[in-house]
Amino acid sequence: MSADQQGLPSVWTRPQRSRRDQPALSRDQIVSAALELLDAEGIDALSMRKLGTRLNAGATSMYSHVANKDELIELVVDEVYGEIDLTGIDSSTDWRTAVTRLAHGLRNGFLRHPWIASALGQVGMAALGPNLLRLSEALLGVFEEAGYSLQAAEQGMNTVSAYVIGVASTEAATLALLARSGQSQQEWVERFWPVAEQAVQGYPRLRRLYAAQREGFDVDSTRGDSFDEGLACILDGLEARRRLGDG
Amino acid sequence: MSADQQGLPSVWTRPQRSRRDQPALSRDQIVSAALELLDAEGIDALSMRKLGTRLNAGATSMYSHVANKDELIELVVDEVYGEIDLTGIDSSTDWRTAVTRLAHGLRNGFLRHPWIASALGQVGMAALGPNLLRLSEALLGVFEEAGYSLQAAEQGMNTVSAYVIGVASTEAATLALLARSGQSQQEWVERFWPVAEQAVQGYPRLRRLYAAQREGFDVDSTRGDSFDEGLACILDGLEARRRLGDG
DNA sequence: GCGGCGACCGTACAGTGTGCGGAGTAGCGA
DNA sequence: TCGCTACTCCGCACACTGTACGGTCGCCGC
Repeated sequence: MSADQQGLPSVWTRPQRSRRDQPALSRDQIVSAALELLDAEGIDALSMRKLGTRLNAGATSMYSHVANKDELIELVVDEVYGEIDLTGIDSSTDWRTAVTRLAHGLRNGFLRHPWIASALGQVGMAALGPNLLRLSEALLGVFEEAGYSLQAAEQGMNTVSAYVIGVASTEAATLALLARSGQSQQEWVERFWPVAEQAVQGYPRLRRLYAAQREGFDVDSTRGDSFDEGLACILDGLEARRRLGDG
Repeated sequence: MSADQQGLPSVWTRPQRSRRDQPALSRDQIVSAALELLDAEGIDALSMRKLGTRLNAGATSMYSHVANKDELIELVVDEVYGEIDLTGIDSSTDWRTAVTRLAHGLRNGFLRHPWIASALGQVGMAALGPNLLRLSEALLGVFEEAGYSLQAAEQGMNTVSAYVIGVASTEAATLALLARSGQSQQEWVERFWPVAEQAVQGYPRLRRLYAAQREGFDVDSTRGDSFDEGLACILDGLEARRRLGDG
């Protein structure tokens, strides 16, 4: 008596479908599926099992294409750097507008993918992803063509990118927190503000600051202005230094 | 026949020790134990169970003092902010040296506790910890007493802290990566550099940069100089803006 | 044809955060 | 002095994690 007559899976009843009727897994597919999952549900929801089912694959099937979960995250982070538009950044554009445009690109990338704030800490900036390299090269180029020495260009790049990463990862972390809480921005602000006002008692300057911010309340625009203001301030400092180097 | 005669735990054989022979758990104890654990073994090693055993407590005993693991991390992060020395920051000190000193304090705190790079993303800056508030108030104060308006002071605080957080969390992430790998800094550099050199082919400016850095190699001092240079650049920009506001 | 290689997957293991209910104790009002 | 309540602490359980391991199977070079 054969096994399939007992309803058990056997060589005969088994589907026998080829490995080829599903398109084979590829690194790019894995990375972009992970990116979708991260955007949709945040970093806590990224598990190898969930990623597997999303790809019609087993839980451990990704490990032939990717060494670790950490390595996967590195790849996805670099993918975000890859989204930044570098076209139209050449020697004809004024260096300040070029740097500003790159800075905005980086910041917008972070805001589009707020989970990146959590990912950055796990990965380190030492990741030599091709897209990050491309971005660095472009930024260096902008400074050099504006007349900065290579060392000064590096200094400028480091300063600007540190600033942008500081601002953007902070904003992204807040955004991610908000998304995790499941509340709308409106609800969150309404719940957050009284707490903040309470906490700020006993710190006179912070209290004045909060009081001043209650009126004249336009989150997005003022945030953007503040970012540009800080960036402009850095660029001013850099420009003064270049003139110093020239003289 | 009673249970203890069968070797089972019972009322009679049970140790019966009072809850008081171990000093009771407290929030501060938990936080400082977590800090020790994080410093010793990094963020991946921080689990509630390990923390419990370190405190001679059960796995879930901390939950009466702390809501979440996330909340615990918020508390520990604020503890790090609390380590920053604010003494000697008053109206008599020049604002630039005051800001610089605070910036160094923050950066050193991050470098002392490299796991913080991972923790920051999970927490968001919206954490209204008392120590962060104290630090913000102090920084605001420095700017205000230097003659900045409240809005300008906020702008200055945001710009400087974004820069410092960007630099320091990047450095800290690298440090944490290094610690996790278990290698010495020397080993790591030796293993990392050829890879970087390889990766940098095809990016002429980056290649020149790496070539230039191979000679004149003094990691710590140049890093510190670069940090101060960027900071000074920001302060220059801010100062120019203040003059503008005055005129 | 066939041997090896590499992609894919099922299973398993050690570990995670934390909800729940029970136990024991301190403090407090009567 | 006696309850009663509130609170701290803990053992257990549950769902879920990353990933090591070994097996199976299609494909490619010999």
